[in-house]
Amino acid sequence: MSEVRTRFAPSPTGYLHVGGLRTALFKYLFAKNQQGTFILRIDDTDRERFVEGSVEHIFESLRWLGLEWNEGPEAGGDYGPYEQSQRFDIYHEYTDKLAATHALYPCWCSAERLDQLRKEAQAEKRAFKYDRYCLKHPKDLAEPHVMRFFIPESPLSIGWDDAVRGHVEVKTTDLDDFIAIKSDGWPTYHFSSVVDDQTMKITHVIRGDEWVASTPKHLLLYQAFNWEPPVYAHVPTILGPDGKHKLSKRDDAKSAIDYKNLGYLPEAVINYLASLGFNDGTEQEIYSPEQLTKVFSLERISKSPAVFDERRLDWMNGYWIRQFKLDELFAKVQGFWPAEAVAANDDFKKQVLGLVQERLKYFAELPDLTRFFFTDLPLDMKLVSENKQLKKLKSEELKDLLERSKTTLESSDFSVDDLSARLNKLLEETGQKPAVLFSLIRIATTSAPASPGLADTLAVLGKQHSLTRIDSWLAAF
RNA sequence: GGCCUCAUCGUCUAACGGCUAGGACACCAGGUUUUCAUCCUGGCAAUCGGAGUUCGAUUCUCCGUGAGGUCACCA
Repeated sequence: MSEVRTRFAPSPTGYLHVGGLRTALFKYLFAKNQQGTFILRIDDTDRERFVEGSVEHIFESLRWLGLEWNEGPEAGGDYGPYEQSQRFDIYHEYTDKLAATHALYPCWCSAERLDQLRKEAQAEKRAFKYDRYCLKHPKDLAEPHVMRFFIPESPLSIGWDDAVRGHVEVKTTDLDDFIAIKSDGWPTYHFSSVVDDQTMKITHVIRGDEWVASTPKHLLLYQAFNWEPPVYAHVPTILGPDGKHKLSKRDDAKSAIDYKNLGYLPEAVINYLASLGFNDGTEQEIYSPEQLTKVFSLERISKSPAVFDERRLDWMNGYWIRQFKLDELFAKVQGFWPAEAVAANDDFKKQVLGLVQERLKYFAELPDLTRFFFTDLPLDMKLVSENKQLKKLKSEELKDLLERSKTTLESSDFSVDDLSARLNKLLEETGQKPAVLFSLIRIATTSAPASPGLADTLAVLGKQHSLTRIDSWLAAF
């Protein structure tokens, strides 16, 4: 039996968007499900597109989500180096092998000539295929040249059993003599990934949909080397809100780090990402990362693309937030409190957090939800004049009600029980509906458009703050 | 355009060829002593179209339509 080995091989050309992240997640889940090895490799042969800091960004993203790699940069392993930029000699060893069998041949064609051929192909409404001019007209090897892969006449067609899409087959005559080695001596993706996957003993190549068209080329490469190809699994794309195009920056596709900074939980992000294109056939919606690794299988990845719906992510994140014990949650929200809370002590903040836990979709909402606990908000008469219950009452009536509320509260010890009891009594005495009386007191003590339950809020706010705020409103009427 | 692929509620998805096409998000209504939220109850809402195979098709076949991917010295 051979151990399952999957790899995530991003190129450091920018940030890691959610599509790439989900592909990484699937590779991770599959490896873990099979007690296999999850490998990180950095595909950095394209020096021109290299973006400073993106390697660190990749590390941070994977680690935040808990997708620790067993082999790769900073983790080590027996099949390194794990950066393609460090593997030049390895590629050349294999280039020489293939060149010796004429599976690779040099090509000196200029960009201009190739452009011309492409234009012709387009005009004749067919796919571009290199015409093998240099095969018949070789030049000096000292001249700058690329190495092309010679697509053989046989087999006539080549196919594979894709773990998610089933059997896929294409005619080799539709294939182009692709460039395997660039003129700068570095391999293209097709060549380097095949060599790396083979030498790193990758058993399952799980990757995005955009690679199915080049899989036949990779298969031919394996054949030329006389190597056994891995199992392929092509994962569908994640679409933007329009449901038509790949999720992109324009749809404010966020990176993992963006979600981290907004206060999303890695558990929820993983749960959501996995639900995009995978389910285990049951009606369960919530899965911990551990549960996911138990139930995951490539066969149950869906074939069709999924639209990224942030509202569902928000629901899931809120769900996960509600599952935590207060102390655990408190530790997680460090750094998200409003600026006004700097002086507040932990006990007080914990009480506040307890009141808003079930209202939080992500931690970045914390300041707006809790600011009034830490500072006096400006009086906004609109809160009263636009309240559908209170706007019916005259200013004097409101003032009178608030006076009586103040008197009631002054005699309370401000425990939740005592507050509830006194507030209920006041309801009877005034003959007011809770919708009127409680709204008034709530607005007068918080100056916020929304807040947690009245007695709870008052208890946490404390007697002194509550009463002075009522005084301010009294003066304003 | 060539090649490859895909197609169930607005969205994520379930359904050995066989129940009234199920669940979740969102939305709407009601309930839990105010608001927001949670929670509970109910509601709205889908098999792209056409043939064929079959006693029976969301499921299998073909055609059409729509959509996506790819056709780089980028991955």
